[in-house]
Amino acid sequence: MSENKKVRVRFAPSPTGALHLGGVRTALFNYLFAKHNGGDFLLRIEDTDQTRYVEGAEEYIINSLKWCGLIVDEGVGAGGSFGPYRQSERKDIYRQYAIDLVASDNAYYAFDSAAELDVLRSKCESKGETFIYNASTRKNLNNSLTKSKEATQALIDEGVPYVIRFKMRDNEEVILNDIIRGEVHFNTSTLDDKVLFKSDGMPTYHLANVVDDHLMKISHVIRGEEWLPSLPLHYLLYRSFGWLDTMPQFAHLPLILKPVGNGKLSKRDGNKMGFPVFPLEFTDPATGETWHGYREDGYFPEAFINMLALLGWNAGDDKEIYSLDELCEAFTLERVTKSGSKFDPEKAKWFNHKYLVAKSDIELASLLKELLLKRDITFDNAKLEKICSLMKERANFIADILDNGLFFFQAPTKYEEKDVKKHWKDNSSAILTELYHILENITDFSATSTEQIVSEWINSKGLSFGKVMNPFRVAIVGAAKGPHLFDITEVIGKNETLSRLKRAIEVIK
RNA sequence: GGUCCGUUCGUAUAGGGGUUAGUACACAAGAUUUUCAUUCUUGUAACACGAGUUCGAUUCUCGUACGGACUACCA
Repeated sequence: MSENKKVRVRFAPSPTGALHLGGVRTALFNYLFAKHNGGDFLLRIEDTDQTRYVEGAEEYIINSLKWCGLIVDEGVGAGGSFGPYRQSERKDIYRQYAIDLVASDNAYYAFDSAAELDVLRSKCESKGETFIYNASTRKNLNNSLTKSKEATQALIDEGVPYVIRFKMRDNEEVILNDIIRGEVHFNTSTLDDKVLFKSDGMPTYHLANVVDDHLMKISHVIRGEEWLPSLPLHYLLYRSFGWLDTMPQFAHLPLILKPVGNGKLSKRDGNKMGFPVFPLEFTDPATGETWHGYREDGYFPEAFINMLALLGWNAGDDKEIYSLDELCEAFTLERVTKSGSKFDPEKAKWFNHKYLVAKSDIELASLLKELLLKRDITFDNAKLEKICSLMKERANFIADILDNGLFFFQAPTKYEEKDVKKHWKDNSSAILTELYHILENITDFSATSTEQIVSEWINSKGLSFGKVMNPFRVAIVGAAKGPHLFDITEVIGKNETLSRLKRAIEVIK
């Protein structure tokens, strides 16, 4: 393992569907690690399984990274001098490496059909055992180790389908180092002779991954914990190829788990539990099923990334709000947690709230405007900033500003029953009628001015504030909610205030 | 079943041989307020269990339990 070579990491997803939370976090941690160390972040598409290919998935991955602000330095969509970066386009590269491994006695041809192996597996299973294709069984199976060189070649020449399997050593202790987990121990006897090269002419993940990481001079492999069990195989492949001196260092990330119950987060959980598992909305082209995306649900990419970064990593202090630049600065793999973390959708909302509040009213106003346009609600452009400043403290999303502040744009069409019951007393109509006349004569309808005049009137009449303000609010808002009432009347203006008041006096009885 | 990994409040985590075990989210209470919120204050709540090492263990070691991943010609 060389220590001083340039940091080059890759995010290598399979285009089998949308990228979910776990995948985005893996990409993020790769990116942060690269940038922290002044290295490159590559995107490689691992599409060696043609049967699982999903139309649009690659584009989705690229768009997701883009939305998150993770800039790809090299790879699919970005170019580079180690391409192509799509494994299907590198198809011709892999066969020779597999054959080299056969030549060095580290691999062999196997002619067993999938059906034959299935039979063997179920036979073992019925006896409560596990079939394993390795040193203990390979000598009784249909492969080049049990045939003469000529017989093997004859089968290949005949076009009999074959795979190339790794020849796993028997009973060797392998101790490997993982940046996050430390030493990890394995015994090769428990491992099997993994298929490296499939009968369809494509490599499996294991071969393609190792060959590409080597060829692309990858310095660190940062991937999900589900790959930890195949780490010894990958190590043995590097060794068999004679690439140990340039083998990347490994870091296996903990999994992201379901918010409730057990198991790792799956794409089904999102729609079921009411939160997105995908960065962008995604429609499965095969089933037509659609999944929510963080973007469409109103999350800011910075908040999304910030939330994800803190899921399984922290700098060792109490800091929680980080810009992407700050994350790059602070991130180290050593401080990644070892255990899987349950995803908390509530905390995700809180992160968004923090970013919402931190944004300027001008920026929020323009976002609110988009939403108003989309929902076809008429509005006064000049008032948007004020509305945002009044509402943002109590909002997690831009949509909350609108949903909780609809009264800024539309007069109430109905009055919340329980609030009416609580606040609208027998004399409320009479009081509000008097208030109506007071307001009618106010020329400066700013919050401070209105408040002062109304307060003086209340005091001079010896009324209590609650007796006046509560029904007043119900009349203006339609319910007992919203920000400071005189701020609302200032925004909606005198005419609207009076007309709402009038209507309430007539309607509520 | 086998192999590997993991285990601090409900959740995310800090900490680390001697601490009142810290923080954030969530939750609850109180204060403030003309309402709902906001804000502020306070509170509830955790070292999975059992041995060992040690003067002392939540922290180190080993077991157990539990959880997870893997166990395909999928990645």
